[in-house]
Amino acid sequence: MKTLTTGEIAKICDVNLRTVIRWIERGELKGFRLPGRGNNRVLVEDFVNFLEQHGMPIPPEFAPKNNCRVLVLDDEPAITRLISRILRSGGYEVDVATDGFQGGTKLLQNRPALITLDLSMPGLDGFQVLDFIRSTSEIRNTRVVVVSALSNSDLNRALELGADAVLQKPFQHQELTGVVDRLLQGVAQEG
Amino acid sequence: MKTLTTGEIAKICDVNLRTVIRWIERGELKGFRLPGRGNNRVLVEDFVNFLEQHGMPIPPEFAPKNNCRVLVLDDEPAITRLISRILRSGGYEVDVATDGFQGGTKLLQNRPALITLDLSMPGLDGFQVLDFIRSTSEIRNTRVVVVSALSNSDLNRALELGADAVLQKPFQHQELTGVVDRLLQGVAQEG
DNA sequence: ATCGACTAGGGTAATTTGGGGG
DNA sequence: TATGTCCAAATTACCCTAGTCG
Repeated sequence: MKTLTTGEIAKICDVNLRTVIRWIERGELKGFRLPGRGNNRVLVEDFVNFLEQHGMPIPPEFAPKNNCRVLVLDDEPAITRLISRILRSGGYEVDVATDGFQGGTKLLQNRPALITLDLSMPGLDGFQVLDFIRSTSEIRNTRVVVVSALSNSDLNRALELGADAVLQKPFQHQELTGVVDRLLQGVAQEG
Repeated sequence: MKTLTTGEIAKICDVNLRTVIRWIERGELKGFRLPGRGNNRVLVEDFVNFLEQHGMPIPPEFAPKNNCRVLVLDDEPAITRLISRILRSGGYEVDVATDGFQGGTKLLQNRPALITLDLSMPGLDGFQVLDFIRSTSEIRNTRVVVVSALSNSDLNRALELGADAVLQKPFQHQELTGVVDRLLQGVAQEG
């Protein structure tokens, strides 16, 4: 439960102490107050979310640790085997989920850096999954690669909802590795 | 009657030891003193109340175990509506998941005290869900009520996998409330 | 150009929090 | 390890000025 004081945040962001207090007062930065006169404290996690949401630079000591875990969410074993093999040989740690429940729980528990998402799984709306990822702060930064046989209009809708890349089936091995390498290098550079 | 020392609280809240002692001295945090040097002790319950009253973050290990939240996992809107209505009128806080992804994420994020589980959802094996719940420490104590139209042998298999109760469809309102009331009273006593 | 609304930053007094030595 | 006392540092509320934007 590491916390930051307003003064520490002021130094990190190079702004006045009063400004930090006002961020908290306005609810832009989530914080809480100690008893007594009500000194503000901010959880490191909330502070990092705040920086990310406002596109502010994140000091290295708060940068999220990079990982090379990839979650493959697809109900077809042939596809998951194929994708797993390709990505494993690319040096990634691959986990597989073959239904929505596994997908949801592994996403929250393992926090992969990237997920390959099949849009049309039985009993599951891939667009909703995408929307959930983008609207849930803990996993918002998960890179999403949509892998689907659907039409271009559906793939474009996925992009609008926040997918980082789309791959129409069937795809070449190099297309997959190219996309994933690019997205996870991106994370590393930003981190 | 688990208690905490000032030092433990200081670490949890990420504040100085002296600060905790002052909170107790000022009566903001309820505590009591041991004979001898007069060391302070705080009941976990009082500490959690204190955190709640001041809007301070509560570490998961202190999160109140007792809650009246119920998650309804079923893909048929008619069923979820029916169950929701019955349980809401019974005083429970009801959340609904209509696919496995929602089910998995809401289970981990909201930590309901009880889940009603449909065994046969499209693209989802209810037995696997049950098994996951019982083999995942954070949610192992979630009460599981299987609601299904499957055969008795399947319902028995669910009981073997750790379901707390099964309800064969169609069921009477009283059967549902009776089962849920019984299971959640049990939670309250253990809490 | 002036006004009004808003935001960032500065100064002060009062209080809280943090840290060291017993 | 925790407490009591003392002191320094940090934080807050309040009031203020300056700058920006339409």
